[in-house]
Amino acid sequence: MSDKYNSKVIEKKWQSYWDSNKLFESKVVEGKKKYYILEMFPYPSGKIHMGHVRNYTLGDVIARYKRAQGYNVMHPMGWDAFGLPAENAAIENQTSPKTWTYENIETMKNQLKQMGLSIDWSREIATCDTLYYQNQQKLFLKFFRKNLIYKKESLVNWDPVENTVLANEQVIDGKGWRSGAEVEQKKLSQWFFKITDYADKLLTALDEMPGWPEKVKTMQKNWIGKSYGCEIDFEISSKLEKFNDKKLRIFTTRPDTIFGATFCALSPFHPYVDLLIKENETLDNQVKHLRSQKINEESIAKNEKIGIQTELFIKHPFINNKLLPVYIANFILMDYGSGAIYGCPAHDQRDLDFANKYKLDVIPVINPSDNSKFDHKIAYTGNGKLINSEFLDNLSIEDAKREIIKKIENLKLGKKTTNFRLRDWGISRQRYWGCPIPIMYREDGKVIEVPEDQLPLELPIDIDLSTPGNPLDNHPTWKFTNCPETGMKAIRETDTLDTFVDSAWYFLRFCSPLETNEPFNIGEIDYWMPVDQYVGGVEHAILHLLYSRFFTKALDINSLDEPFDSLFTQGMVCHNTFQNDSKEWVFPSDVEKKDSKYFQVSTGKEVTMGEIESMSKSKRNVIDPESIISTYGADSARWFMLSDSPPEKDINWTDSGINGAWKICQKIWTLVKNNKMNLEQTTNGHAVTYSGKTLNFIKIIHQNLHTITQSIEKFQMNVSIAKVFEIVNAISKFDVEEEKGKEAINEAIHILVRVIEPMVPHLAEECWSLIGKESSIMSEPWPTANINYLEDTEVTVVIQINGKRRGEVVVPKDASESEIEKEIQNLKNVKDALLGKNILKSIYVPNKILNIVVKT
RNA sequence: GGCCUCAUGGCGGAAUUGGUAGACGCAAAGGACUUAAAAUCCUUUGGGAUUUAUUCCCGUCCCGGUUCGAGUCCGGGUGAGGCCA
Repeated sequence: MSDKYNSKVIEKKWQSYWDSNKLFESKVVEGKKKYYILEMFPYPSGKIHMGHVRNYTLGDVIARYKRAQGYNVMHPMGWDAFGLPAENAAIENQTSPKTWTYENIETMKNQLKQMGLSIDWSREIATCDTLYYQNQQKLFLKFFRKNLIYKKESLVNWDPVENTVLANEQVIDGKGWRSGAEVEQKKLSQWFFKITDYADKLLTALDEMPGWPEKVKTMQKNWIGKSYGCEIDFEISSKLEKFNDKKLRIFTTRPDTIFGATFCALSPFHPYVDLLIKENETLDNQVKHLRSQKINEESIAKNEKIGIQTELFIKHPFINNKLLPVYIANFILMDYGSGAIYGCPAHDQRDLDFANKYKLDVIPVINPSDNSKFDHKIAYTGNGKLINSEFLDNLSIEDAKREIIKKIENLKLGKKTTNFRLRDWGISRQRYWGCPIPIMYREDGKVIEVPEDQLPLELPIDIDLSTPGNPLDNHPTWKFTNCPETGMKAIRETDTLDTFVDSAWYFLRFCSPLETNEPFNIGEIDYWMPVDQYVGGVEHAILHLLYSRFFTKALDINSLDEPFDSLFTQGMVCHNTFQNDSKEWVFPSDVEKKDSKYFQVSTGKEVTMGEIESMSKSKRNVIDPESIISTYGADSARWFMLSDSPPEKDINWTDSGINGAWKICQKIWTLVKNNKMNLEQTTNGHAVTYSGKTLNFIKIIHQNLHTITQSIEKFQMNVSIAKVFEIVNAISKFDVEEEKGKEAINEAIHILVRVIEPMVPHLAEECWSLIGKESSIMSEPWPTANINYLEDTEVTVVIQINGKRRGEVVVPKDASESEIEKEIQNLKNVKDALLGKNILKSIYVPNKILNIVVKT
């Protein structure tokens, strides 16, 4: 036997052992408690990156740990395989999206296998598998029949040069990423999921999800954005005849400030704006400018507020003859409320900025509780009493809201409403590489479902990706079909589904991945769902998780309400970015540092170091884990990923320290090997009573075992690793002086090898067989720390004087205060500090601290 | 701009949730072994003072507060990061 641990040979050996014995395959076992551990499945981009290594190592630690705890563990893996990058890669590499995707899956699967992950590959799915999207089409029809899907006009990013719709990430500084053309907002008829029907359910359920991080729940709550307010229909006053019999509906969450209203603002996309343009052509250009601006909340908050005054005025409902001017303004969202607001500048910063710019009146209607003066620069949004508001005067904000809404409802001017920020989920994508939508448009204008027995509606293979536009629409024959009932001509829907649809139910499919007749087998779902632990990047905190929750609720599967019982969001793996002078991104592996400057190795030219950002293929700041795994082995890579940083935190990648991971693997292996003699001579597992140094030693082992278990439960793998180090250090320092020392070291080594298995499984298996075990270490249950060793019979009590540490005493556990006080007599420091002082009182926390409060 | 999170040695980070701050690792320095190097092992490592000790002072971004006691709780600030279809 060689005297060095050969990771290459050993890792291969155990991987094939696990494979051939099918140790990770999972089946329903009635009566056995199940554990469904899932990590977010990857997009098959080509190779795995460090983010994957981190994500899947974390999940694997949990999977292996739970197996050791006796759970029936399901740990599946699949591929989020549809999406735009495949189309771009296909054009670049003269291949098809399908070929490119499946080749990538093959490569990445091999890489994941090399990591020694305990994945049940018999459940593998790819969302681009025909069987998968066939079932997704069935789900689409199911939702369609439940009236959860509808079509409406909606804005898209339109590239006028490429004649194509762009995804948000393809719009860079308002220009098309490939063409560089100014992107336009174009209206297109598109499919939507009615997720807003579930807004309230999605919101309230969050309060009963203790396994989710507060951070994510807050993000989802804000995203759904429930608010109470009031809709008010204002009468319009205008010279324009068109508007004579029209009213303007506005939405406000602050109806209490209605007496402070001094103007009204419409979204540039409000239907009245189109009417106004017809009356006044010069408005057209001005509005176009407003419409071309980004309309997300961030830019609305930051952009300069711009308004165009119209010929409209609205009548204030409670002040006779008061008219408010109506503006078209760039800070009003059409999707929120009614697309129109009234502005109360005194109590809304945005409105105040606007009013100051256009010299509009500012009327304070809330008197601040601290009576501070209003300075016309900062809007007052705090609490206070109503002023300048006639019948609302002297009421609190809450009372005023209630009062005014009552009044508005009585006068039939409007009503109290609940409003959500959440919008319906647009699922149409004008792309090829996605799930085809099983809908056709008959020549008489009717919208027809593709009958279930005609599914799958497959993607054509012979497509032309190089022509601009939607490839399915461009295809010579694919879209032409006939209505299955009438035989009338029909045209297929050529949009495909958003890939978020694919990932909104894959966790259900994993329960019965081979089911051919239906999307999932209810019996299997009853057993496996919900997912007990979901692990993934925090970047999916909102969309993916919300969509998955929506699907689970909308599918009405027995008692299943929420898909993910516990959620853990791991931090991102970041790295510096490098750019050469032609602004091209350079791989860090191609960069070397000389005299605090950076140079590209392949060209010798200087490069500039940019921001530290999350590793992404587009910025090339990726580190390929392959070289680390081939140099140091999967176990070292796994150990290194887990050590040092808490998993929820972002890390800035550096490989200094990977050597340390390699060293500890070597050390553990050597330790086990050198102790073989001791191990063979012991009784192995029989209860032994320890004393003296041996007892202290075994206590350290059990105390660390206890912490290791606890910190795995809390996802603090970095702490578990630190405690493994302490066990290793304790074992290597321990001198076997007496016969029972051998027993103790035997016990310690058994514990050590068992607890490292979730982190470094190959090494653990190898050590396990090294100490003479015949079967896999995975059949060995997780060790429990012996309570007798966790509690010390003697404790150190710290003595403080006025809160400052002045000494410590070692006393029997649970010693009384008077016993401690006796001990103090031997402490010179404490006695000196007490000399000539009056003891006012003392606080004694048993087994921890005695604080004596004194006065001179 | 709104919402959220975070801030501890040269570095990554611990701290039983209000009770000995700096566990464990990395890096660095010194030493042992070696012809030498690698590997391995041992020692030191928050800052400062001194009488070198069971010593003292300072120290968890800054200012203030609560408490016998604050890295931990509260108020205000500064800085960094995340999210905004």
